[in-house]
Amino acid sequence: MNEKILVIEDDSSIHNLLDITLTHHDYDVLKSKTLKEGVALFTLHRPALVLLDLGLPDGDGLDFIQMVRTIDATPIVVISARGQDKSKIQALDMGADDYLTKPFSTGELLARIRVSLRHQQRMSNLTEESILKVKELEIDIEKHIVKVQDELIKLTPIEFKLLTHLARHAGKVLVHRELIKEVWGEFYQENHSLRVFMANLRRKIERDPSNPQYILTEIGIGYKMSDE
Amino acid sequence: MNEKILVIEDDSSIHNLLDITLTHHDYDVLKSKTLKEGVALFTLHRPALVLLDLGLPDGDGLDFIQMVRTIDATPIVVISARGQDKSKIQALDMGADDYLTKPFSTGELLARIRVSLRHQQRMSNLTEESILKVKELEIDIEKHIVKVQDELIKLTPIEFKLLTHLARHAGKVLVHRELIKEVWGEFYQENHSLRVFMANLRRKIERDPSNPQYILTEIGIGYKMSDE
DNA sequence: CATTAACGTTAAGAATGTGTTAAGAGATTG
DNA sequence: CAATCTCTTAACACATTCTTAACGTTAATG
Repeated sequence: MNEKILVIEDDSSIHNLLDITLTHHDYDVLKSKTLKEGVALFTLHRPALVLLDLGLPDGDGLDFIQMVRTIDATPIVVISARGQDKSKIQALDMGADDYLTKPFSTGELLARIRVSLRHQQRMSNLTEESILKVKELEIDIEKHIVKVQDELIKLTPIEFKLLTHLARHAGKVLVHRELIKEVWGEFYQENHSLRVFMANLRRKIERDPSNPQYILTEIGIGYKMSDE
Repeated sequence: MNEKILVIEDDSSIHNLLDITLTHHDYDVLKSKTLKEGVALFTLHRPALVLLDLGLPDGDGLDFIQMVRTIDATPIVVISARGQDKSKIQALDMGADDYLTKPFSTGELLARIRVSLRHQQRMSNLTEESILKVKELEIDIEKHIVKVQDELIKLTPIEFKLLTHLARHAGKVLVHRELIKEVWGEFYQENHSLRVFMANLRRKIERDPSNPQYILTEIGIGYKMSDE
């Protein structure tokens, strides 16, 4: 079966051009002229890639990007008449994988689609576990539940995010910057809060917070979740 | 430690612009004005990302892309004066991750760098464990663990950095300047600390520190990690 | 084999990083 | 709108790490 590409674009001429070009290159094309329908098609078909026009009448394309990114890393290639830096940067930082300005050449578009699909393919080995376990610690990501020795622990949103990120990479050291980026976004700055959150997390999940079994400190580097 | 970006670009004005911009955004910049030097820097430092100008005097940038792709998936962002589709498509299909045409805005460049690094970061979850081994010495970089004869050794950040750098280039002599640059950055000066760190490292990992098996001195030159 | 230069070792103080607490701002909820 | 929860920030104690300087040791040179 060919790879599915979802095209969200309201301009009929471009819409048709994309449809013909992509079909001709052996992709299965899903077509939508509105964001709303696009969301429906996305959740229903889970395409391999999305071509997204930002200038749609019925909503902001950035919201679509954000929505997809809460689900997974499906490649999103933005096509837009807006050529300003600000628009590009915004879309890319929000999770878009590429940004093409109209008018664009179909050859380049196809090449950039291949790049994105190449990335995606390398990723596809990685399946996300819904329940993480480390020793007596259990994290159910979907249900948003954390247990230690079968006892429910109440965590704040940031605490949960940090703990999940640590547990997902158990054994590996996560440097301060990465943890901060995970919580506060790309544009981190020296942030003293991290220490406080780790202290609070330890108080909640460790038997003896001053002698942690789960959250280990790597001085000068970051933190890591215990392994064994 | 900041992420290293290798810049291969012969046009001085752009070269400097990139250097200043990237440094200002907390990347460690490795600079080269030739392909040949670029290859050397790449294999030595293994940067997180490469910014590559295609129009270099001493060779074809596409060869560089091909060379890197035989090794791994390090993101390559091409910068070029050539704006033709053909050139773009060729570079992208050969393994480049993005392609910017001069003149470009630094804001967009930075955003696209972030996209590429984001991809890379997601990838690093599934790459095999990166464990360096020299005789009885084992270094797990991700887990930040060092063992000698299966015994855990506690290292400080700088010690770990130095040992890793040595082990990564086992058998090769690393000159003082190189080692100092690795730890203290570009603007080194005569630094007596290096000797102290080597002594401390030896005390921790060598059976007989005065008769080292791992960290060997090359008088007047530098140090090297044993080979066999 | 004396001289010089480079390297190894040690230890103490400076500098930096971490854990912890608490107060107050800000957001959320009933 | 009050009560509660969450986050940020600052302050401080404590621990670790880094730098520096001094001196001993080893290697190169003529």
